[in-house]
Amino acid sequence: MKAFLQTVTEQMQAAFEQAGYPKESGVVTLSNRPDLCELQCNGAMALAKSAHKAPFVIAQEIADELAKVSGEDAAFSKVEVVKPGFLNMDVSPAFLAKYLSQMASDERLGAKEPEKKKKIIIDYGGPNVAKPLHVGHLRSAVIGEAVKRIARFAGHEVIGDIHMGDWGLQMGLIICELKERKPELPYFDESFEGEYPKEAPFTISELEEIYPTASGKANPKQAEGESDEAFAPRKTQGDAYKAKAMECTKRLQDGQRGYRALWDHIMAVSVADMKKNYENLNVDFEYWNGESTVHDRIPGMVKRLKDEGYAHLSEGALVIDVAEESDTKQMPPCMVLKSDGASLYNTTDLATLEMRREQDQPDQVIYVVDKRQSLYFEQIFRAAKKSKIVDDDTDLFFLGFGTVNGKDGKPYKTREGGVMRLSDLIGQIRETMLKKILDNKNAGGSNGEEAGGETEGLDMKEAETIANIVALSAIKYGDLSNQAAKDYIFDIDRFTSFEGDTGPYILYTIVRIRSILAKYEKSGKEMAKDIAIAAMNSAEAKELALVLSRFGAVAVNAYEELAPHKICAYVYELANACNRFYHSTRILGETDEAKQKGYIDLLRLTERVFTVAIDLLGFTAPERM
RNA sequence: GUGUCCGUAGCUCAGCUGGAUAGAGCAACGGCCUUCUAAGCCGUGGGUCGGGGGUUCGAAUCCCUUCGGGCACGCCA
Repeated sequence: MKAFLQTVTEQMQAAFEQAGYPKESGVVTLSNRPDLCELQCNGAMALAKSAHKAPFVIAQEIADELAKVSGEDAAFSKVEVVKPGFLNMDVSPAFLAKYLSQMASDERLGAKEPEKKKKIIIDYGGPNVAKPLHVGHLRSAVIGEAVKRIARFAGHEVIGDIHMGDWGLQMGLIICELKERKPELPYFDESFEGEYPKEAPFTISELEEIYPTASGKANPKQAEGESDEAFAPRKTQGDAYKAKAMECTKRLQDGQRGYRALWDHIMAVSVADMKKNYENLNVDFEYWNGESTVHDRIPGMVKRLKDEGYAHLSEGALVIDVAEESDTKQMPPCMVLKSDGASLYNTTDLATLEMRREQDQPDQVIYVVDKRQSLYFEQIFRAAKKSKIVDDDTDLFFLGFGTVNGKDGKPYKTREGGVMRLSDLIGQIRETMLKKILDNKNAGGSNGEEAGGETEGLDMKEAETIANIVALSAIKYGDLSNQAAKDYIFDIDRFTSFEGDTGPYILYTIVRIRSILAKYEKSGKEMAKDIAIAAMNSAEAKELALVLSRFGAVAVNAYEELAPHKICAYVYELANACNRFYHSTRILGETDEAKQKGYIDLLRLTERVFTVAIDLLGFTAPERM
């Protein structure tokens, strides 16, 4: 269905046409002076020059036309012409109520259908196998998931692909280290022909320890002030270890049976752990592809690139030139193979695009990646287009996000200066939440004397469940309410304070509505299937209604701009309007039944919009908290 | 050096396809719980929108310039 402002704009445009002006100028927007009016139209001022009339006069003509529309169909209950040539309007409550009733019966809550339903692949997550997730992975997961849901809500077919790092040197390092530790394992016996064990010869925690150990061995760090001579032997040792690891990598990639079997184990153990971690974040993927997925198609792709003349040798490496005439910056070529003939990240990314074209024919591929990789992806995109790896009309989009910084403005670290594991971070916030919920329960929902309150009878298990839900909202909302492209300060103290513009504030608002609705039903009053919005009878109700009417347009706009933070801003506004309404209006105590039903239906719609909106952001609300 | 992003209240951020008095949250201060969850509501104070030019009836928003900061820039991912 049409967006609310669109329906209103159409009436305005009709008036413009009636008065003899181009209808394009009759766009109605939200007022930026809510003290004066609810809606405004600035079209008259823009027309002044071409019409050779004072803007005020034009505006008056429009207002006169609008005055001719009357009855239920009239969108405006007030039209004023002000100073230079503003048209200030208030919405007719009946008109607004009618729109909201339609919206309530619309599954898409007022979001318009897209002109063309696109097939979109979102590449996000990007974890490395056998390495624990850290805060750096948080943004990709959180933003990517939100974008996926928003695009889906906007009416498109969307596929999420986790794109794991599962094929490079890191795998060789792990196998190499494993070989040093447990050389007796059958995987390392090249003459072994039997069945390999089904059980992996390691646990996830061992795996997560093995990789950093191996990586440290291969890349010994020169200590502060240590002379080159003193460091040299360790460096030599490291290089030798790295050579072994590279040998392991090569054997794995060449398909040595035991190594492949080991790789399968590493994948199984690691992916199971990842799934658990992402599930905790309410993030899921349709495709669990990785670099390994496209390994087999690399030779064919490279051959084609060579044969068809897209790639050539430069300084020993195989590259595709991607510089263009119009470039104002240096644009290095996109490297396809290293000078030693080995593949690299570029190779798998190009091969992945090739696979996607063949398997899914996406209209758009969105990469949710650290913005520092912006130039890199520019090269990949150009190379892919130029060499026909993707079709000309495929939209390749780089959605770069900023760095997560600590309070000092530098990349986020633990107090000890290490990398913060994602699971630790989540655990910390969950713990704070749990404490808060238990405090609230003991205090009886307020700081009054009586014990109990709304969360009375809460057992430990439910308290933990709620704590997890609220913690997730804090983390996700905290991230998503910032513009994705900007760096942002991750401040645990702020995130756990939960006042004001935060996820928990949103949930709290929802919980209050749900509580009222539950009590209303419990009191034996009937709740009709359909929500029928009545004309608002208070300023607070109307304000809430106006915010509700905008939802569809906001969601579509958030997709068009790939901007989840716009959903956050909207949800926050909705919460404010809702809390003001809540505070000003006695609902359960209302004795006029018709009035009460009106309030209840308004709240039911509000609850639905909230639920859908936070689902787009990737979190949920509990029944109580 | 080249490119790119950013600079808005003490702090963290919106607003940027130009519109009327630049908005939130936190922090500070003051009110509101015998009424639906006070994780809430209401109010007060706080700004040369980095600086300077320009375009415009109108600029935080567009253009130029300058200062300050982040990031990237062929064999890492």
